[in-house]
Amino acid sequence: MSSRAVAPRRRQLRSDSRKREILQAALHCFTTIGFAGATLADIRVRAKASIGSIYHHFCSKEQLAAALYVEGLRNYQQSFLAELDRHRKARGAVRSLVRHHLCWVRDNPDWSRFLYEHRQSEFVAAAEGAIRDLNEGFYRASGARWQGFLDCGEMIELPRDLLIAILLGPAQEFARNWLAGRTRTELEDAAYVLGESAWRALRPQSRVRPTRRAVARSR
Amino acid sequence: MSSRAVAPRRRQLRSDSRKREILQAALHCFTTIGFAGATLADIRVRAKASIGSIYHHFCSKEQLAAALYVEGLRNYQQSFLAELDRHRKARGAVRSLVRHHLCWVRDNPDWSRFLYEHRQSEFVAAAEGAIRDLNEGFYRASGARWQGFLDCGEMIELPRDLLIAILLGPAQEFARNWLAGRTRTELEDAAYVLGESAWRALRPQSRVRPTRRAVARSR
Amino acid sequence: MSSRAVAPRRRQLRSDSRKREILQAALHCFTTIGFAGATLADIRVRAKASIGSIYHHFCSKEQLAAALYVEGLRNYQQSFLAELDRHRKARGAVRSLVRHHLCWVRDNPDWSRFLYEHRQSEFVAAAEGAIRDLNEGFYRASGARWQGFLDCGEMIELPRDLLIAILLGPAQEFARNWLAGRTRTELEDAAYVLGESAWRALRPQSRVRPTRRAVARSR
Amino acid sequence: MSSRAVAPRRRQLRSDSRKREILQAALHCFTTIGFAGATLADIRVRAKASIGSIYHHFCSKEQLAAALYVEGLRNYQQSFLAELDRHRKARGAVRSLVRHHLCWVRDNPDWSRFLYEHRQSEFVAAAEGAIRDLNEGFYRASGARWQGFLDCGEMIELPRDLLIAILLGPAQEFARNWLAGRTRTELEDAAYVLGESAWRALRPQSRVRPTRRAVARSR
DNA sequence: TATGAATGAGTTTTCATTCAT
DNA sequence: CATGAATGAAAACTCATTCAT
Repeated sequence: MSSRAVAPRRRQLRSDSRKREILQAALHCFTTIGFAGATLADIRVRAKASIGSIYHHFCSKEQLAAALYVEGLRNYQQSFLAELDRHRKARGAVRSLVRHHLCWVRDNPDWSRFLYEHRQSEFVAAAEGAIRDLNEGFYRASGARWQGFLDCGEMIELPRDLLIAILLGPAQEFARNWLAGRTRTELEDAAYVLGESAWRALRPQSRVRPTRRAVARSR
Repeated sequence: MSSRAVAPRRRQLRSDSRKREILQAALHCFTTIGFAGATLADIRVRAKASIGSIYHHFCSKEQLAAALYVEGLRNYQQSFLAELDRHRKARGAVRSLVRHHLCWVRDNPDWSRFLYEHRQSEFVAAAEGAIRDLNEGFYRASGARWQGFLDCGEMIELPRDLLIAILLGPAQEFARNWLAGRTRTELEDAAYVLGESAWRALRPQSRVRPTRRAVARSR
Repeated sequence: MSSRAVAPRRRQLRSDSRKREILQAALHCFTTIGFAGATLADIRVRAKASIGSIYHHFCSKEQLAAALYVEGLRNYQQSFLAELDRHRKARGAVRSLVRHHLCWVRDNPDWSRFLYEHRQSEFVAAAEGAIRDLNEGFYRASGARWQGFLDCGEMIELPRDLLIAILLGPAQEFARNWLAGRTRTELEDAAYVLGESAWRALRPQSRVRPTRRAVARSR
Repeated sequence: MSSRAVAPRRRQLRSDSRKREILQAALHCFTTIGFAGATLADIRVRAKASIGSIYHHFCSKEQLAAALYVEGLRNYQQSFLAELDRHRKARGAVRSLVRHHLCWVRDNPDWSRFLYEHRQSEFVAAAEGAIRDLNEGFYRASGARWQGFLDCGEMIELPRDLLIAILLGPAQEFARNWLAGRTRTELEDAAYVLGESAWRALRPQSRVRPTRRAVARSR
């Protein structure tokens, strides 16, 4: 009797773990040989599942990739916001977020590669709605934080696209090269240097306010 | 007599132009739908050439993409070095190179997309040697310039991987989003702002020298 | 329970028969129009299978042909050894093997053509190991038999390459022409005549021993 | 003036040598990788000629192969008949023809492989008439010779298909294996042994005349 | 749920042949 | 006569997806 009651739960659990195995295998294959390059046969072998099993859990290759993308994006954004929440001062926030970006890449190399190289991919369309929702929530939450820094005069005012570029562009560029094995500097050191240089670029300037005009225009 | 002498030249010219047409068509297709996504049929139609003709000039889809990659990389590096050559002062060089990067992306959107999104592609292996040669020449030439700036104490000293990240990372990040239509700031304004902020990040600091330790460690 | 246990067997059986249908179709196409000449479309039509199904069972056209070659060779060798096993006297063995060769060709015209005409084919390389193993086993088994005849002084002593040539060369030559429709003699009669003549060529000679020198040299 | 008169002759000569180069290159390619396997590009490279040049001399790949086949066949038959002409006694003829066959293979390995492996090839149809003519002439000429031997009672009487099989089958079988590197006996020794054994098989028998019935039936 | 055989449209690539120079 | 760029039909092979068991 008890076994009957437990059976569906067990099955559920087993099924979930199978689903996760498939996602992990797919993530690895997609980052290794790309979305178009990876075949379901590749994923099947790595996940030690059958073709039919994959299709039982995901409707198509496209949706499998879309599910991965959404999960990775949510992950990154959640940890980014959590890091942002820890800081009340702009300087600490800037330096920590740069470091956090690099550490996230180091700790999630497959996710990093996947998110970075598939931003424009066909399958992203399949998850368009979910991605937009995620991004909107993310921008709203992080935007509120930044506004606090601005209100205190702790940072120069910038449109979001330039802010992101200055804050994370260097870390992003370094991380890409790091993932490709094209860097020589240690990641820890890079985190320090790039954090400092981002802060120099974003901290309030005594004399010059070069961004005014640009800010006005970009609105 | 003269007609005989000219004949091969004419053929050569026609052949060359055909080759260029194929390259242009391939560039467009690859940037639009990706290397794996673009089919030779797509390229064939756009180049108004026959499949056989494409294979007469390029051994395979892979080598076609590799040829494109090398040509695009050479183009970028040449114009980058030319811009660098125009400046004797670090500040002007930094600001101009940031602007130049953005303008090159604006003027060569297809090349940009192609170079960005295919850095890790399979076919890059097919041109490994040529790419390495290009990069070595580029690093040697640009490295000499930077050394001049350092010798005058006009810039902070940084390992190459961090220098590139700070100098071009923000422009790169902005350009990527600009190409994807995800920016609101005008490119001109972005060039100004990012140039200034790069300079703030790279100019000599009066008090702090935060990079010493990192520089030392990364050697 | 039983249905579950049977299910895989049923599938296995169906799959096996499909595999055999493909092999048969391929054998016919290869013997009719040659390995290079036969297309997978030809085979597909004849096997009433889809292209995908063929590739599900065989990795490539080459491996399909290689599998055929190995199977045909094994068939021939097995029946040859079985025939050899039936005889204790050299004369009977020689005459029966000649006849057996001709009958095998008559009964397996497609296999015969295939084995004859593809001895040097590219794809044979794909099955090199399997073929070598088969041949070694065959030579060991048949060699032991012949040694028995030699020990009784029932046959002249010859190196293997010459023995095979004298024993089967005429039958081989005739069979080839028979398959091509270039003979007029009935196969039955040919079997008798060629069996007798092979025996005349191989039986111990009262006076002359022309082979001594050659045998010695060839070792 | 004289140069004008000579020009066409020179051109003719040059053209002929070019033609021969193409034939030699084609022969090598066909024997190495087969008729269907060899491409005109292969032949072009080996002949150091252009595609256009090959098509200037031969209408198609098929006709090129057909021309080769006819030339090789004529060559073999002429030398065979010349050898046959040298002998007045059956025994010498038999032994010499066996030796001659092996020597011809040794001296013309490419021709041998080509003639042997392409008897059934598609392109043979393109030269059907020429081949039939050659064969008829050959059979008529050689048939007359054999008749002489028969009339003297120097040989057993056999239908042509069996005669050829007994006379040349062993040499053919050995030669095939020799060409493939599968023999250990020296060709010289093989010529002696196989010549003797062919003679044992063909010389008049004191007691038995086993072929009568077969001969009668096959008519 | 799990399995894997089957499907066939779509892809890259090959190659004999043509033809302008 | 020689050249080689151009052609396109046809070939081998791939792979996401379906479905009977």
